[in-house]
Amino acid sequence: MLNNRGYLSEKTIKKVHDAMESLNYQPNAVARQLYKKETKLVGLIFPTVDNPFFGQLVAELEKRLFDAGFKVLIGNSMNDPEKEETYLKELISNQVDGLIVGAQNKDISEYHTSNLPVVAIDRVMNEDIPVIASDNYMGGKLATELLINSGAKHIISTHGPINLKTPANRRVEAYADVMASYNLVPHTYIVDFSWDFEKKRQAIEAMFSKYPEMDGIFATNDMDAALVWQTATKLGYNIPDDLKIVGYDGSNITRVLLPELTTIVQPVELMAERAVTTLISRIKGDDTPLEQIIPVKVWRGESV
Amino acid sequence: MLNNRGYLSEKTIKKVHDAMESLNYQPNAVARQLYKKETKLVGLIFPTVDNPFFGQLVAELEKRLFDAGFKVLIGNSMNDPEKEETYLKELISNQVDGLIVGAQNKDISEYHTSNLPVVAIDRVMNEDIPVIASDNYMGGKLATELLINSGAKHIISTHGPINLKTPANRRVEAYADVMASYNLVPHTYIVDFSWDFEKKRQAIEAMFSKYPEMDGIFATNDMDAALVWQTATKLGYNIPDDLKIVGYDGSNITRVLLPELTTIVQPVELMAERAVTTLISRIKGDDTPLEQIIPVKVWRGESV
DNA sequence: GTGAAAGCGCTAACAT
DNA sequence: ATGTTAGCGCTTTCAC
Repeated sequence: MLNNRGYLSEKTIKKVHDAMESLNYQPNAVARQLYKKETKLVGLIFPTVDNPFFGQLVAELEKRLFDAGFKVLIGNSMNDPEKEETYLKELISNQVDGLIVGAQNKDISEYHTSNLPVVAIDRVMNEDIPVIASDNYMGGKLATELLINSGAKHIISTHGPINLKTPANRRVEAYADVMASYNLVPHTYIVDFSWDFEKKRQAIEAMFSKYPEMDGIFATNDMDAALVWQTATKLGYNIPDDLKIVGYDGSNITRVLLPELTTIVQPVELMAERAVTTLISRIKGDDTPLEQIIPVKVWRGESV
Repeated sequence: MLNNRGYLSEKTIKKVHDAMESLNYQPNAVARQLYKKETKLVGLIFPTVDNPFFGQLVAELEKRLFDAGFKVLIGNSMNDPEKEETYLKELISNQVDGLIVGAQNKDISEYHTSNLPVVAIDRVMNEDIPVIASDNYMGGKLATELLINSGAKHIISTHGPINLKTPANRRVEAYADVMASYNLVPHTYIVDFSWDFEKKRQAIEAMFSKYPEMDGIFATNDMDAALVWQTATKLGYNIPDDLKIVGYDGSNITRVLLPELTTIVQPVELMAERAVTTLISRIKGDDTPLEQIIPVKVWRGESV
């Protein structure tokens, strides 16, 4: 009818608008999408939104995408490669204009074969997919130095599965480098992100028996750090006197619920901002940097 | 070509499948949606996913919707009625098959006028929209009794804006009833969900000066309870000796990051499950109960 | 300046 | 049993 061409009497305009309201008309976005081959939809694939870090990240992404006129289709991969693949296929099938991925799974070929604009957060995908990450190496370095400078000598670093290609591995590299430079022996211990809390607790208890002389822990995320803290307290350790703990992530929720935890803060807002602008550039067809490293900060609690 | 009709030689089938793979073919869901007038999309409108309770709730909803064959379009309303309205319109325009709403805003007419299947969580919308809620009255009762039985007399109950029609108001009702039955004077204090942490902190500090004799607090959510705890500690209170605190929500994250907080646990999984099955019934056109109240549990920490 | 028609990719009904 | 066509609701192009 009228939407685009600019003539028409006011009376007609009003009439049509009234009709639109009374008939409760909403333009059918699906039909427009089909014709335009543009959905203004962005897919988000992350492990789960039930986590302080990913929850905040997704919230920040969603906010910025909304402001840029995109709606968000969400897929929680739950660390399940199959679910991730299903999501990916369905999102592609849904003709999303782009994808922001932070899931922690192994390689999935669809990311490579489809020529959909994709941005990865804290995950290496392939050569032409841009990655946004916090300065993991610096974070690992700061954390380890924090522990060493406050007197810890037997420091363990927890981390996810090593076969996963993620920039987060650089945290452990930095830890090992710093330990070596102080002539200390590095020890790493696996606490898989996908385990449930019970399994994590067991693994952490096992860590305490395996390393009885342990006096410092660099946990690769704050939830793990909290579990370590609780286990330590239960075993009679005093924090930070007997055991010093540094976490990683420093999301909003952690800083309110457990401000006592010293942790490395990932600049979530900035990462989200960069991810969105990078994705939009890609959608437009512009070139973007392939790697963007965002500086971290230290949150000083009382656990170190 | 072939997808539906069941004859064809195996060779042809293989050939087509190969072609599909080599051409990287994915059926266009948008076209199918246009024809079928069914998108297999469900919209979720919640304040924000950057919150332990809503994060977990959205994750649980998403999981169950995925299993039922639906994808999820998410909208974080951020307690902004305008944003909620925009989302609602866009989701309707996107032809979602249904909506699950837990946003905390005032009435929005579109919910009534469109005849889209809608389910509300912890929010009263209108007469024919089914509501899923935890047993807020029982939760308020349990919380208040917990505080009274451990010796508190001057108990304050924090809550959101009163003009909001939400079943959560029943927590305060129960609090008032229990207080009255013990001949204690009820006091309520507003801590708006939409305030940022800084503003909340200020409000809570003001509460401490307003009620110097306060020895018990029933906070309407765990984040607020944590802020109360911190403020109390800063002011020299000893928890639970000088001040007893009970929260509300008891989500996964809170129970890991702050297990010491005694709180009323909302059965998030069950609520999500009910919301999804109810929505699917509505989509099918079946009748559903208009109100489903799910029992709460007590998480015993050390704050009471 | 305004009306008519084609086509986005799919599915279902209709011919062959 | 297989090929053909109409149409979902929109936008754009092309006539008038």
